[in-house]
Amino acid sequence: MLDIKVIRENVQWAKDKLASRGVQATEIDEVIALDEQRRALIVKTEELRKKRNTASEAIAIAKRNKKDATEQIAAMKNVGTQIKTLDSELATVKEKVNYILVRLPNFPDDSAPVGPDESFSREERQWATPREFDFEPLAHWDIGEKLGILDFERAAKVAGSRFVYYKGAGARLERAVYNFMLDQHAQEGYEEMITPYLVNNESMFGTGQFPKFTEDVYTMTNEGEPMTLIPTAEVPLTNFYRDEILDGAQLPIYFTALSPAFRSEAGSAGRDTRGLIRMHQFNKVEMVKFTKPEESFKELEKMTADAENILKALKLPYHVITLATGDASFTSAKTYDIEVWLPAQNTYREISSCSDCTDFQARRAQIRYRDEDGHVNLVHTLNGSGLAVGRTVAAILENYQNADGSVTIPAPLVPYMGGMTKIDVK
RNA sequence: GGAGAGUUGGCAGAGUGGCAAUGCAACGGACUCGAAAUCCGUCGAACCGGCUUAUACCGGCGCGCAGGUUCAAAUCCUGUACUCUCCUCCA
Repeated sequence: MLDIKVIRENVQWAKDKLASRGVQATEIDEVIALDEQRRALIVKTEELRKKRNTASEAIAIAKRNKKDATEQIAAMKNVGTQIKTLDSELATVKEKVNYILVRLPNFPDDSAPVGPDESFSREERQWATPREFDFEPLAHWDIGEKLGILDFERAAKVAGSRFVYYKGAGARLERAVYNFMLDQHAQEGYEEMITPYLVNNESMFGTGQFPKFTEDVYTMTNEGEPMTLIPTAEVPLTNFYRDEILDGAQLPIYFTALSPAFRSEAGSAGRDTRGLIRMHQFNKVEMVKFTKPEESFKELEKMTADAENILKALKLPYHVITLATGDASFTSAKTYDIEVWLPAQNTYREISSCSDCTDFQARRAQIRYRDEDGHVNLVHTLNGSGLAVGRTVAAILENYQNADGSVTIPAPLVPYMGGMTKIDVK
């Protein structure tokens, strides 16, 4: 959520910033007009409340002195109702302000390329050259099925499309990959967490998925209480400190967690229908940081590097791009996407997305810290995948495939595979 | 699932309708070479608004949350969340 004061005091700036994210200027005018109404009503009610407080005190004194206060009480009789009327008006206006405010995206950072879609994104760097194959590389779903380690058909029978069974060495590989990632991040100072996989609406609001993106997730009911299957561990990790004031000396705080991520993929029918790329349920190792405002962009660079280190260790070619203003997520001020090379698709595909959400989520979730002077400020929150596990497995299968159909296990994963160096055709 | 108790400041803790006690901690000062102890003083988070160069000043709000009753609610009424104890069940 944006700070209405910032919008109010920098109207044109706010309009320009948000225009690059597809927000109409009229929406800003509207929210400012409503905010003015809101403040005018606050002044009115507060004047009445002050009047009531003064009168109440006089009545209390009169009663204490056993004097008659009937007249004063009668005089105050309708003040209470006036306050109530104004209060309900105020509540309505507040709701209107909020309706717009909670649906406005974060201000993009100046360093993000301006543009409406991914064609405006900027490549920052490339790492490693894609391998030259002396045979036609197979897609990971074909490799997985030939090796008997991925079963999409039975998953479709049991659950539906966009689900998968990992079998045998495949399941072991998935587990090896996320254990390796968690161990790496633990060494980089992230505290490992296991989180709830179902969260309440307040949490979904706190990280910015709700109220705008309800159709992207699976929601169910527990005794009438709506619960959502997490679309990313960012939700439970960031909401960990919701409604809390942290000690500034503890910052920055780093968390990491493996979790399944559940996504309805509404509107993506026909895209990536095969393989592990786009699933309703997939594992992801997530990184989340809470930082002081002045440190968040520096921490974004570090977090992106932490994600890149996994790919470097696994020797998977990738490049890093900065998303264009119109392409970045709702909550993000700046996002780096890391895309891994998939030989069979002959292209880079997203495997991580690292975002600095500045104070946008912190304001929604009310996550603050007390600095050395005792002042309370909003923290900055960051999140990034480190990495999407299923897509990493897909990248390993494709980049490490051999002419005989086998797949070599990347060296750092061998200990996690119980010494296995290769997955052979059975 | 059943029964009971609780939720007030950074912490402890009083308060059954009329300005939210008190203690500890914290902060400022005195004493001291310095510190501790002692003494004096300040301090009710966070939030919102007004006036602002301002973190100054003024006001509102504020006793888990949301409603209600009342001239007036921490206090009375209704609903609700969470925590704890006991019983029951359970991986």
